[in-house]
Amino acid sequence: MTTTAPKRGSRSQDVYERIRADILAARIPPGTKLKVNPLCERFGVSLSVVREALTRLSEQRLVRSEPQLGFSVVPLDRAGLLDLTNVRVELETTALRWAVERADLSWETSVVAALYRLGRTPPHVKGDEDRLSDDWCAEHAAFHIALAAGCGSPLLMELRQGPYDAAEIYRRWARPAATQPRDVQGEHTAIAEAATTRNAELAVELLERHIRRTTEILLTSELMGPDRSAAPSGDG
Amino acid sequence: MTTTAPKRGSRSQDVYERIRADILAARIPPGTKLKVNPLCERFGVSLSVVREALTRLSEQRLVRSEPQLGFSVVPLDRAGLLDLTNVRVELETTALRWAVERADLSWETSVVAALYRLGRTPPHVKGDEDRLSDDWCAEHAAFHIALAAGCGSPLLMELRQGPYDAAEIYRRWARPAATQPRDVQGEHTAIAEAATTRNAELAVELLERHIRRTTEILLTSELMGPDRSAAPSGDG
DNA sequence: CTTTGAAAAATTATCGATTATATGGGGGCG
DNA sequence: CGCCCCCATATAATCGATAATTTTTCAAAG
Repeated sequence: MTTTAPKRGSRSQDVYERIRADILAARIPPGTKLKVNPLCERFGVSLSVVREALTRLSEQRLVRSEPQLGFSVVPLDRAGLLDLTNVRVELETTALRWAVERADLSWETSVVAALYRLGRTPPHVKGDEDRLSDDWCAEHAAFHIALAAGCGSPLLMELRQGPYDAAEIYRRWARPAATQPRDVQGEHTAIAEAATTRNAELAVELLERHIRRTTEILLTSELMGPDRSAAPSGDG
Repeated sequence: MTTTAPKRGSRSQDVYERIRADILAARIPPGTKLKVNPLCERFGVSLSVVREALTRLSEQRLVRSEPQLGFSVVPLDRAGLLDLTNVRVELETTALRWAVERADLSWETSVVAALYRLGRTPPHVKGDEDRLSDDWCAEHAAFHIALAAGCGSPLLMELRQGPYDAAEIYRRWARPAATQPRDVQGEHTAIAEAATTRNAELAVELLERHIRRTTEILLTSELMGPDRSAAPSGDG
């Protein structure tokens, strides 16, 4: 438990995490300019701190930095999502294949555990049925991390996380044009089953389909094409 | 008029590139602490600038940042090199496979051109026969970029560059325990030939062998095991 | 009514100083 | 004689101010 860590890291680390969380949780619309002074006031810290956080985020491609124009949240675009999807498929399936080939019982256990937690978490928040809940997104991320974690490669784990997070922004902002109901939990269960029974080819194929299906739905979503100004708080 | 662009970006960008170049070109030994004040004086800039550069580099894993202990160049270690190699094989072969399947004549042309330039560049600098020259390393990087560039995925191109650079540090610092002479240019030629004749499987296999062979040699190198203080300028 | 121009405002990039934290050495205590 | 605590020094983290740049405003000319 580590009791509580009152000063876990530094101020920089803290605001970095909070801005990052805001972006991933869809509290800041894609394309929004991230002005430094407002962020300073909001977090009660100085320029340098915010600047360092934004620099880190832009190196992760969650934030875009143009030389004299400041920072902004990465915008959504179709080509980017397509590219992202193809690369994610490679990274995630590679990790899963390695895991199936090499990982042990504790990996299987953590996959089963993550699957169960995910299944018991309501995907949507009451009242806004086509918006994903923070809790579900966290569990979903944890499930895919658990799947990949068996690969035994710290570097691959880090590499796959970036694109996963980038895709998270799309998942959060594109309203699923759910023309047909989709059994996401069923897909997860099938992947986990194939993985824990060490059926690598099947697991990889199911995982690829799982990723691509999400992208398909997002690509037909209404939000992908039109204006990027879909802020919850209207622009002034 | 803009004549020449003397200040292409910002001071930060400049310092970032110079420190990065110093690390990749083996002018700073792995594990070295990167103290901020000396760097400030050396580049004639202020704290913030150096700090931003180091932050960016640590996000790229070329520099390690520990909360209250400052920055240091990533150290060399066997496990890291192994992991790096496995991941690089996946990234580079994926890019090459996509390129062979999708790329056009101009890609082939650029591969041939890069191969030729690489072949005409002396690998070693006179007088230090087991140390790679800056020029050759640059051309080598350019060749592998040319190979991968046909993949058509900007994201994959960016992702593969990080591990390539990390491996560059190992290539530069580990004295090749060249027990047997190795025809590196021959390997490059074979890869390029298989790639341009669209023999994906062969090209991928040759590329994987190329990458792994380098790692094998580095792992048996004298430098990998012992002390990390193997600076070119003798330690005081 | 549109277009062009420059000044004003806003915002970013940079700087030097201040504060907080870690490292190392010396004296007190066991 | 060795170990631990405390203070001096070095270094990192943070801050508020200044300089450089971009965007906006506003007005006058066409």
